[in-house]
Amino acid sequence: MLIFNHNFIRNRSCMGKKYQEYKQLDLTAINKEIFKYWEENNIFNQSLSLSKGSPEFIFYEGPPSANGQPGIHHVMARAIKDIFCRYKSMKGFHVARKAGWDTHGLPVELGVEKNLGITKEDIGKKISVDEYNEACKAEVMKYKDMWDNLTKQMGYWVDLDNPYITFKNEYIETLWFLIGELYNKGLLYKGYTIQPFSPAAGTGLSSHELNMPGCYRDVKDTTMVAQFKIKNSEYPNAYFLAWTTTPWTLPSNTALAVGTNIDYVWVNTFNPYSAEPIIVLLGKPLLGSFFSEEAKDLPMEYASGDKVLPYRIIKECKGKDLIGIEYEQLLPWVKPGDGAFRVIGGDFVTTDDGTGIVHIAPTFGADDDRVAKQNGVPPLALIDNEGKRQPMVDRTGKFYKIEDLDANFVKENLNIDLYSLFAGKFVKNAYDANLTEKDMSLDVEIALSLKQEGKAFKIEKQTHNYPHCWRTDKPILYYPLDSWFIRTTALKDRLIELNKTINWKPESTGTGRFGNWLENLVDWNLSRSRYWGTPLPIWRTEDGKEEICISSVEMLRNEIDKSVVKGFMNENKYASNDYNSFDLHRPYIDDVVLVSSKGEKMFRETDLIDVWFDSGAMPFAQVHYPFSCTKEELNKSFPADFIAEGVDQTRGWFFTLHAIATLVFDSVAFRNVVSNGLVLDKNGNKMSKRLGNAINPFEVIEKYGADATRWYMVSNSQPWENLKFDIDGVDEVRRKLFGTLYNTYSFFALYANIDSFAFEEAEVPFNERPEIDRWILSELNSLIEMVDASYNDYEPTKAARAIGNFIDEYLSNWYVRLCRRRFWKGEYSQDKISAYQTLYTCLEVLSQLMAPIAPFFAEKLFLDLNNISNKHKDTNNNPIGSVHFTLLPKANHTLIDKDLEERMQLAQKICSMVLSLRKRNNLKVRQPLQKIMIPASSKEFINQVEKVKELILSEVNIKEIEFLSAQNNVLVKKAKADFKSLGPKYGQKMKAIANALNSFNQEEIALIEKEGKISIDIDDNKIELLLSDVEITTQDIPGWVVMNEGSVTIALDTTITDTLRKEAISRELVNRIQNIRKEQNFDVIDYIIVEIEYNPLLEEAINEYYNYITGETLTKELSLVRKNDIEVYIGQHNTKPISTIDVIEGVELAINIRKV
RNA sequence: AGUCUCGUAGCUCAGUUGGUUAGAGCACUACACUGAUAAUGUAGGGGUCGGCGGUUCAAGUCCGCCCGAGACUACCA
Repeated sequence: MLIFNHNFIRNRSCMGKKYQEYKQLDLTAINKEIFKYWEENNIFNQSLSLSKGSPEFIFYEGPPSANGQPGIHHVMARAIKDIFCRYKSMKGFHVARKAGWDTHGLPVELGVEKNLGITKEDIGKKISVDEYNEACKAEVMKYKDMWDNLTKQMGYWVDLDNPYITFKNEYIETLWFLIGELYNKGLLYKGYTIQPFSPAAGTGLSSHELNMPGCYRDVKDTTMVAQFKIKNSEYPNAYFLAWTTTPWTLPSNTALAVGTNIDYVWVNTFNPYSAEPIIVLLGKPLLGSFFSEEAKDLPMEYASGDKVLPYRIIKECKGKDLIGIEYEQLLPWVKPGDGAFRVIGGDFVTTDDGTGIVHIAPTFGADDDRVAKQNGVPPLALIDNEGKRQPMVDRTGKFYKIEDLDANFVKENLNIDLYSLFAGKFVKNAYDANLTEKDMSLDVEIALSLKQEGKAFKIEKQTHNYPHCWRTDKPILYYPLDSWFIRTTALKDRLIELNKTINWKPESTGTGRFGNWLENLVDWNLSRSRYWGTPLPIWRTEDGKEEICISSVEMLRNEIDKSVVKGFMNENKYASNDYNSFDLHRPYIDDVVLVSSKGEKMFRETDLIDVWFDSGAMPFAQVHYPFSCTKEELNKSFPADFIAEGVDQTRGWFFTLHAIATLVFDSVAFRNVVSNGLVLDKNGNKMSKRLGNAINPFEVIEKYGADATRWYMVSNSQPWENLKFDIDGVDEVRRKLFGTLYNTYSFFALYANIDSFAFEEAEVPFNERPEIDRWILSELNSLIEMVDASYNDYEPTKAARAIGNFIDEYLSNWYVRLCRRRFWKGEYSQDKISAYQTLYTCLEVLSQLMAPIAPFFAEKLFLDLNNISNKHKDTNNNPIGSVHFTLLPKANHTLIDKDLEERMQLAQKICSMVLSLRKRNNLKVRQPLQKIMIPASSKEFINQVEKVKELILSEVNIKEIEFLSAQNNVLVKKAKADFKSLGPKYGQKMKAIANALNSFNQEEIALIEKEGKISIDIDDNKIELLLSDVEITTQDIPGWVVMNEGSVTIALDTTITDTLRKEAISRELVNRIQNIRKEQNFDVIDYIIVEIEYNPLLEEAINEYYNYITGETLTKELSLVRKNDIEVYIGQHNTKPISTIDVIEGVELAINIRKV
């Protein structure tokens, strides 16, 4: 019996540390282990201190509000931020990352009110403002711990220990400084805007409050079409028709708006109520809503009460022809001043409903106000007895009483006879405690009054959608309210100019959404009538003639001192330098009364500042500029290199950052910005608690780990596109990406430990490494280049996909698959070392490339490798503590060989085609075959294939490749037009040429191949085609099994000779023995003894391939015996052999395998 | 209503300056492979590229209109 001596166990002396091996992949466990490691070793802080002194990469954290729970979309947003900060850190930058909390604003107030069971009215009554504010401070940090947990668990590195907090006095002081700067530049002013206002609640409402569910309701109101008499018309009795759903605004009308491109008609007809003959003007498309078609031919006779209104169109014109025409005031109660009562153009005018002519009351409509201001039309204003300009309706929702108005104004501008009939009446019955919905409304009264005068063309009840106050359930009014504005429009051009220097991802957000927003910029309304926020630091005398803008605590202190001296205040509560000793919030700040230069009292304007100003000011306020930080110091953290936030922040944080930086510092606030999209559920619906489709981020991270979650989010779609979050996708990432990489590492660790490979040997020179090593290293370096460029371009999705593709397609399914034997066969030779080094390098580089996206797994992989090899050392020569301390490897261009990459792709393609042919012809890969033939169109092609020939042959178990020259006349070829080269040349004749080429016979193809050109007839024209205009492919090789793919054709020799058959049997045998080894849980290095039941065919195979079989299976003794003997053996020993195998078709043979 | 984004296989997504068999993964079915094995390969089915019109020799790709989803802004007389 032959004893095969196998040299598997190496006697290498270095049996030191081992690469860690794992039973299975557990991402959550890795997550937790690395998290603990980071915490215990202060890895984040270390990474910051290690990079100290390096160039700064400036990042701003957009502050979240911790009064709501974090959702899965926050994981998305924070992953984006983290990825680029980690990346830049690995590019050698120092990346400070200060967390922040947005603490002011309405949601906080609402949360507090809900918790305490109070409403705004109760503030100052049931609860002191003081207590209320304390409750706000607590409320706003309600979920801070949860946020901190999520931040840490998902691996977002940000300094949570020293966050900026917007309610701190220092923070507010910087805001005051900025407001002061704006004030001094003349960019702050007081004006009014039309805002939703609830007379019942006596307060303005935000659009947020208006969008709360149930606020918009269908209500039935009296609507009317009023007639506005045209002045100086060629027709005596001509009127504009304008529709309104709020007749109570008609006394405040000061203009009519038309659409410049809308067609209008002048119509001869009658007033339906008075039967007076009139001419009316309205939009042509709306003619049908007032007149029936047949009425245009009826005699021009009409009596009040008749059903059909006869009419004649007398002329048509465009809206722009009407602009400037004056009309008589409809209800001449109040004189508005010059410029009123004429037609203006309005871009919002439609012909969807109404008359195509819009009644404009600038005091009660936002559009109205805007268009009136643009056209110099005055609003209809009253002067109250305090001398202030007011709309006709007071804050309780009623027309002003005459006694509440300025006496002079009444005398000069008010028609007392007309107005007194309506003075003091509420514009909606809901506001008047004495009225019900059944009572006649003011709308009806006005409509009837106009009807009497013959100025109503149509009065009817109509149902329409109208907003209601969510607190009182009563209708809201649009109402002019005092506001402070920042004159952003003054620097509009500069804002646009600076925006062009910002790199937006995606670009369209910057040019489109944000760019358009800037083009249509309006002044920034800063005022909010609330309690919990940054107070507006402006004090005014009661007459508004003197004012002061406080821009620092010190300035406040000094002004209070003056006031104390004057006796307006008893003490200075802001006297101390200790910022913890006072509070700049309401109500304390409201107690401050200052003294004007003329010695009068000045009171604070009660408004708060828009919370967006808080967050937009964070570049300055987070460093308490200029009080704790000089301009030079500020410049180290301003402007930001990078910010990222949801696309919904375009007009929020992105704008306010940009606006404040531009207005105050004439600078951008950020150079690069990624605006990420929404996270939707897997069906594309918005996630909400209400729908119950919200995904709990903690559960996802607990189950799949942060890495898989992050990787899924980043690789699935571009950050700025909406993500349809499907939990199965996370699992797929776990299996496909991390599972594959884990397998690859496990494979490496298994054999590296056996061989004690610790990367101690010098690197095998690149040109001494085999083709396959040079190939994967070439691909690896291409990958480095690609990934680096993608990260640098803020394209994390491209980076993630490229890495994933490399791991799966190149490393696992080609490199490792083809190289397996090199790791477990043979001596510890240069080839083997080369294999180890190559695979090690791939794994290590991958850990670095993926570190920004999958920080935990990458850390684990890196440490597992580096702790053995110590390739990356710290200053004490110990293994470096983290992959996040390393610099991203640079692509080595000398290692990139595009020819090599190309021919390996060719090899993969050929293998895939051969396997496909085998499959189709039912030929197992274990059955060796003699030959494949490949038609070769060029020398280059042959050269390329020759270099990867061995790989192909062993992979598909074939003995040889034969190239067929193009001239070979066995080949059946096919010609096809090259559209790209022929198209531009022949244009319209393309189709005919393509058809002609398709029907080329073998002779014609041979001719063009030989001559390099051919003439054909197309539509009686001779056309000369060049070989380069034609694609020629091999279609068939008669007598062979053939496959085509693109330009490559493969033919397979399917003959199975006796020798091939025997070899197949030996391979089958090896396969069975290996399976049994595994089933019996033998170690990979155990030697065995094999006994198999005798069979003549098997004997032949074994005789011929004895060395091969025993070598592959670590068999010391292989013998064929009588079946009996095996059974006898089994009886004697208590081992558990596998009883039968079927290496030859239809024959089952007994077998016994045991360890030596 | 305006601005912007998106619409490609059952699902998630690629698709170069327009160039002729529209790709990949998942899922499904069948078969294979098995010292990486809860992995992998091969094959198959599955597409009016949202719709209509236009430009062009040629459109998933460019233009216009429409439909659908979403975001933001504004809000309708």
